[in-house]
Amino acid sequence: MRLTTKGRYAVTALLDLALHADQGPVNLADISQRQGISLSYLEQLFAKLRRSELVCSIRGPGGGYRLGRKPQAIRIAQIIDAVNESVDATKCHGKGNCQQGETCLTHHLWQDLSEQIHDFLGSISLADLIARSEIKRISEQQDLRQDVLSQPELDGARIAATFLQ
Amino acid sequence: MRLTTKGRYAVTALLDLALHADQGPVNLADISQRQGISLSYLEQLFAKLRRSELVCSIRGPGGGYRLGRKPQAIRIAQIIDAVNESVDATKCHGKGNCQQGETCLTHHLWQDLSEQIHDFLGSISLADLIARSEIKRISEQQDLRQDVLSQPELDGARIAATFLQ
DNA sequence: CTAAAAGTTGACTGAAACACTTGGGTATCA
DNA sequence: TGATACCCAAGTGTTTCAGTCAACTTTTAG
Repeated sequence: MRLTTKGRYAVTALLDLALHADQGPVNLADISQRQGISLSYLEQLFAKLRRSELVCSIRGPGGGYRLGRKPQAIRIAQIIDAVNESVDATKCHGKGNCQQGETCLTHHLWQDLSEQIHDFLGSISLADLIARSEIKRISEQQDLRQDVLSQPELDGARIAATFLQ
Repeated sequence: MRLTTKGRYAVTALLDLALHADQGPVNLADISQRQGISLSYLEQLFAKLRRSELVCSIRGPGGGYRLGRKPQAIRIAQIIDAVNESVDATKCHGKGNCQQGETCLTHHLWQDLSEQIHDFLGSISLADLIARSEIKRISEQQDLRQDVLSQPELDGARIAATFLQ
């Protein structure tokens, strides 16, 4: 079992998507900026999320991604599964042939642990996260920060354009 | 967070040690054979377990390892900690500075998950595992298998000795 | 006293995964 | 038609895992 930046990024990105769903399709560049995740890496993750039908894509200008289902129907466990981060803690993927075809001494322990984690992450939906007050607060701050940061960039572009004329 | 063969091996080896504690110090060669774990790798793991005082060592012939404390006092979480497999699921190790000094969107989620896992593994002791009927059964089978396997090896050694005379 | 059994330590290695980057596409809309 | 977005494949540096190899030291049995 492993739970690394990969799975965390996927959940964070989908949560960002869900939080900005009211403004039409959300593009990856915005998510990248708000959440501090590499754009190209996001593209790879969203390819997997799309294959699992957790998101759908709209191409062209003004395009982006939309949630594939209602936030209540997207469980954290599904997101992590989608990017190939297994929540399984056993060596044998639950088959019980861990030690040369036999069940290893600690098989049942890891099986119980896997079940524990899966139940926990399976019990939480994107909608649950959106409803949390800390998450609302953090998201609002991120939006403010993004507005501030995008301002100088526009200025910089204008200055550059003036310069090049 | 990651939970791989490393942590599983450590728990399996300590459980094997606990199950054979009545026969005096247990040497790594036996554990290696019974549990199918590379001897040299076990040595590395036990160096860490010794540093965490989960085991103590007896050197010289007839030596081996003994549990550092009572089986009831050794929690699975401690074993996994000892071999440097963190049970922490957050990026920031619980500090909340995941995103450029700010708390990331999903920090609280991972913190809750970490707590969940830690509570689970911290609630189980080696003594609890020993008491499980499946584990008793598997261990007895492993002992039988070891006796059978060690027989031909002795024969082989005798044949070789005869040959070399 | 010495040989062998056992633990101790450190360096090294191949393979895999992670977290990207680069560089090209292609669909869509203004 | 060109800008905007998604789409895709290949490559890269780093880290960790899982394990090997080799050279120790300590201790006990004989």
